[in-house]
Amino acid sequence: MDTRERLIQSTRELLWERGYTGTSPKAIQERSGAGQGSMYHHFHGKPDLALAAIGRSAEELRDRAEAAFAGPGTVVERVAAYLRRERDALKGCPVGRLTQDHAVMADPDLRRPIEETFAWLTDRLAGLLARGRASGELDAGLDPVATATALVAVLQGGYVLARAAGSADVYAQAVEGALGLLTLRKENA
Amino acid sequence: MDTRERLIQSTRELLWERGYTGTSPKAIQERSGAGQGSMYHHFHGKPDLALAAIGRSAEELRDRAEAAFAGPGTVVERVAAYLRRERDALKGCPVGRLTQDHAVMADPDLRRPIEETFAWLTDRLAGLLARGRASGELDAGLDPVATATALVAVLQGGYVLARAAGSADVYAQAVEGALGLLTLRKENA
DNA sequence: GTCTATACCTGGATAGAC
DNA sequence: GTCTATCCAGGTATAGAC
Repeated sequence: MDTRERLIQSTRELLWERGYTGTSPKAIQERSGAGQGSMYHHFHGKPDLALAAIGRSAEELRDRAEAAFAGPGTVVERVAAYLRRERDALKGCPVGRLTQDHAVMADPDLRRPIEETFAWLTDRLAGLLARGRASGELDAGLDPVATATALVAVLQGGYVLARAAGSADVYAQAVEGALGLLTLRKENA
Repeated sequence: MDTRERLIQSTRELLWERGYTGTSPKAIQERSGAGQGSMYHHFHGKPDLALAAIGRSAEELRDRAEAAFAGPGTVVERVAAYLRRERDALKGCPVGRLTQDHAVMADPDLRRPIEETFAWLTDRLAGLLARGRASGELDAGLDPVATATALVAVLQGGYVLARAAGSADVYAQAVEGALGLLTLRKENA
């Protein structure tokens, strides 16, 4: 991995662990093993480097989600596969966590990839749910967009609760609670 | 309001808006109108003041939730009242937002009120759902604890999505999606 | 209780040598 | 491309006067 790439990866890790405000250029340099001059040679500054790192994390989130959504099985099975996918619940979402950082939200460039990522995710999931509804797999009264938004929110909120409790189990509880609501109806039919 | 109280209230606002790491003693002093010496007379430092502020916010969250839970109506109505309560979705949760702050989570004193708040909230809601299940208002197959966790997660995640989208409507969508899942079954019965 | 002075460290970045 | 030197603002706190 070359220096530029190490800088991006180190920044991704730090943004995930400490957020944008909590991440200093110095910390990035130390973790990546790059020197001061090196970092400022490859990037214009902290915002520029953060933009590259956020873009990379957003891309990865999208790819991983798409892999579950496009996988085999019924709609409910694919949604469940996505929700139950192995995650480091205590670390939280590398993209969602940045919405809590004032400096990120105040910078349109940094903010855009975050906005787009969640718009894509909710939309993709809503489409899947709509198909499940059309095929009769899901209740006809189910609102695809609202339900998709709620499911994504369960993930993001599950991270919050897991961190608050200091336990990844809480995240799993939230996911199972949501899946229970989504599927109970079917079992009782 | 005396100086000590103004310091606490200003800190609450700043923690809400910028997080712990993003809030400086200087900013607190400016917002509260208290001087440097005054702040360090009333509090030992930033962590001490933050502890007072977080405790206050946690207390308020709890009181407001209890007001909805203990209100009139069926279990579903009370849960809906809580979820739909007016909130400033774009600002997020003053307590939940702190789980994303590394410095807060690393300090056991600051972390405790956050952990306790969500443990209480989930527990209180689970008890309510259990009663709804016992009375037949809710499906017998519903898991009260998992469902309560999912509902609280929808709120916390709804804030994340609203901030990402820059629109409070997304928060409302998440809430309605969750309530839809909770109640659709009944309508179809 | 509040003020000002002072202190030291870190954040974030530029300049110019190599 | 990378290194070291340097810079100035801000973060966080203490000391001592009023």
